[in-house]
Amino acid sequence: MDASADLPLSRRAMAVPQAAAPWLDGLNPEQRRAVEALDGPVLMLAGAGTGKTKALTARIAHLLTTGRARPNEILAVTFTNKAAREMRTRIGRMVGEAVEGMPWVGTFHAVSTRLLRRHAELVGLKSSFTILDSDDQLRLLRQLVQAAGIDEKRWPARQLAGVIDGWKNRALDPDRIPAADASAYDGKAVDLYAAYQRRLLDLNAVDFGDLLLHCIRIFRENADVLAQYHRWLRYVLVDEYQDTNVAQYLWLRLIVGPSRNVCVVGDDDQSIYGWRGAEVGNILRFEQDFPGAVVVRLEQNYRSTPHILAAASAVISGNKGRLGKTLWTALNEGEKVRLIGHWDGDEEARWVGEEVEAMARGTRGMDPIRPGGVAILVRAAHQMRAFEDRFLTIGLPYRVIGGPRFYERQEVRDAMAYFRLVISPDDDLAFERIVNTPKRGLGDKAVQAIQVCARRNGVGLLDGARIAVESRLVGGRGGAELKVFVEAVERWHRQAIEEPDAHVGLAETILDESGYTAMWKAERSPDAAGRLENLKELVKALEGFDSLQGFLEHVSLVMDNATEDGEEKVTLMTLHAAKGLEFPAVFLPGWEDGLFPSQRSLDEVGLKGLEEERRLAYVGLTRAERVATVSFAGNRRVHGQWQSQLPSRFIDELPPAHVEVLTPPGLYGGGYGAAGMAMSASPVMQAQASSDIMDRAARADVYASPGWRRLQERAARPVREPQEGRGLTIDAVALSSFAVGDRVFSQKFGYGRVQAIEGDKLDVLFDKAGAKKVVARFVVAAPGQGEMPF
DNA sequence: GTTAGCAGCGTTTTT
DNA sequence: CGCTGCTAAC
Repeated sequence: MDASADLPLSRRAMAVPQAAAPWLDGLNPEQRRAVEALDGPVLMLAGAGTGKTKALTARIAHLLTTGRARPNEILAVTFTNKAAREMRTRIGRMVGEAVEGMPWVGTFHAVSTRLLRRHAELVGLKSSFTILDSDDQLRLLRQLVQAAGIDEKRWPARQLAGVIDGWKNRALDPDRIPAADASAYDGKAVDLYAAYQRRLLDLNAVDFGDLLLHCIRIFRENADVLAQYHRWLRYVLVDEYQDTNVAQYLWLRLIVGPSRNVCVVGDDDQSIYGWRGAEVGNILRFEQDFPGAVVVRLEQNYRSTPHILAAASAVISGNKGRLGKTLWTALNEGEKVRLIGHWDGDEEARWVGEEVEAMARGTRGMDPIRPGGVAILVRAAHQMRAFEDRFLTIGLPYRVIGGPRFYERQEVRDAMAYFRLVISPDDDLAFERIVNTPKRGLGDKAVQAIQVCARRNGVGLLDGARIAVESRLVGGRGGAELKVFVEAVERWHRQAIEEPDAHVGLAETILDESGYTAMWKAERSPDAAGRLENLKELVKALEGFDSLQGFLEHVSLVMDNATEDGEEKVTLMTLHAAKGLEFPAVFLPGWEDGLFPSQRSLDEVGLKGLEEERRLAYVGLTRAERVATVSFAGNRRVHGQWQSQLPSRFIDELPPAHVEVLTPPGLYGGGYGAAGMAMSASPVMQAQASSDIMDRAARADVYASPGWRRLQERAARPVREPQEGRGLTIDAVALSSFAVGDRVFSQKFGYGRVQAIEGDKLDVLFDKAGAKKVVARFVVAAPGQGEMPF
């Protein structure tokens, strides 16, 4: 990559339109302050829907247009590709083509990649390093775990991946792991982490976390490099600052130069990524980190009606330790937040489907809302299935955001592995993925032989394979096919070098000659056709790039589906994916304790988890412009088992004055709590009920049942903080003291409650696995909520 | 070495 | 319930 392409060598004037100041039009006084405070640190606390992105982009336009900075002197980082794209588009709208010259607008990871490509050799990498996604990462870790002779059943590699990611989020190198963490993964995590890092270096590869960590190291160890960027990147902006983790924070502290021209934007109430290491503390601490910072609060909400805003504010006020904002709006009253309970998840989906259609017609005196203006926001991805099923049956067009992503599909990843291997023949991970795809008669033994061969000769697997064939270490049918494969890859590789422009044709050749397309054609499973479609689409996507290499680079970071069509579709996505978006109508299904707030979150991080869940509720509600509809079901199928559900405690936090209960009033009286209570019933009753209406006798049964009493107790119990450790790691301290009734977690059986104690053995009733006797040291205290009812 | 059939498992959220 | 990973037979 050529430095002169995007960094200034001389200070010539930039071609930026010199209009009066249209980018300042329509800003309110606070926004304007945030835009015009150009020098020194700025903290923009922007509540939901207060025009944060508008202010941020206006600020960039202001910097450019006043000549304070040129396009390539502004560093603007976001978290998601979506946000980065959005920012680019909006800057483009204000300053036109100048946005093309802004290389430093992107996600933390994308910007880091750019930096790292340039200075790779400073951390022992080649600038052509590959970026592993979580899938690759897991495969690699699995190999290491196996090599270490660890029983993967008891210690899943996935867990190790989680531990390592956690450390990377906190910017901890293998030699810096605090003693308290040393017991993780049976005490072997630290060594495996070190081994993993060595292996990555060998492979000339990095994972997502490394992108940041390597940059941090480069900055720390190379003052000259850092100084250079301080000179170049004159203004720094960070979006969604409340989501930064420790590594990102350090990265930022380093890259912001002595001029301290840094503007961070965020909302502590929308911090929903604690589980992946985000530290709300970063935003709470900003004024201490950058003394003298200008603090701007954006509190006027332009998005939602007063009822929606009031409901959201009431819910979020249950959290402690907020910076505190008072959102207000000049909009007219509008609809109250609507609340409805359903018998089960299927009925909830059915009702939502009908409601979407009704809204399109214009129901209850409301102006019509087209399906394209409707979003269904769920807590967990698996909730989406019920809606998809329903929408398919009634023929309601929908789209899923953040579902299984295009570039994560097996066939696409396989094809990509072929391309990777052709471009970089020493990409061992790619080689391993596809040597035997399609089947070439090469099993574990053959692959092992190749590996031995490669290691002995100090070469990559592809070369190792050639040697193995020549020396007949791999013979028979597999050997013959391997020979063909190796020769083909080498041929394609030459072709890629000789005719770099013919990359689209080459891609087709690779997929055809390797037999990969044929493999799917021969398969007659229902989704084979779709996979072939995807392959075609992949090849088509290639046309947008001028080389295979460029394409691979793009794909490794931008892993989302950008296919947008103009059709009117209902949007289905998780609450996490919805942050930053807005819709005229929003449905919030599944507000049931255990699902939302998620039981796991409560078990693992206690009150902190509950507060994060509450912020999620706040994010959900504040996505709505005109109508927000909260719903819950009394019964839900979890792992194929029917479970009774208690309405979410967040429902009780909705202020009655701003809520309209839609459930037929004959069903129950009183507040929402009662609403949900009547809906919660045993699976037996579920079979009895033929309609929405339950008779009194049935309800009496519900209230009398032991399950119901347990539910009430559970709801009444306060959330406790988890004890030692994070509840997931086996922690010596937590071993000793169990009491009957304690909530515990076991690697093997999940969560449960202690029934009896005999010496070092516990009788535990597990939520899912049932009653088991377990040795105390295999179990760890996991205080939190009670068991599932009934 | 491959494939089919079975058991057991697990589901939060993502760059 | 749907998936993955393992085992037993081809």
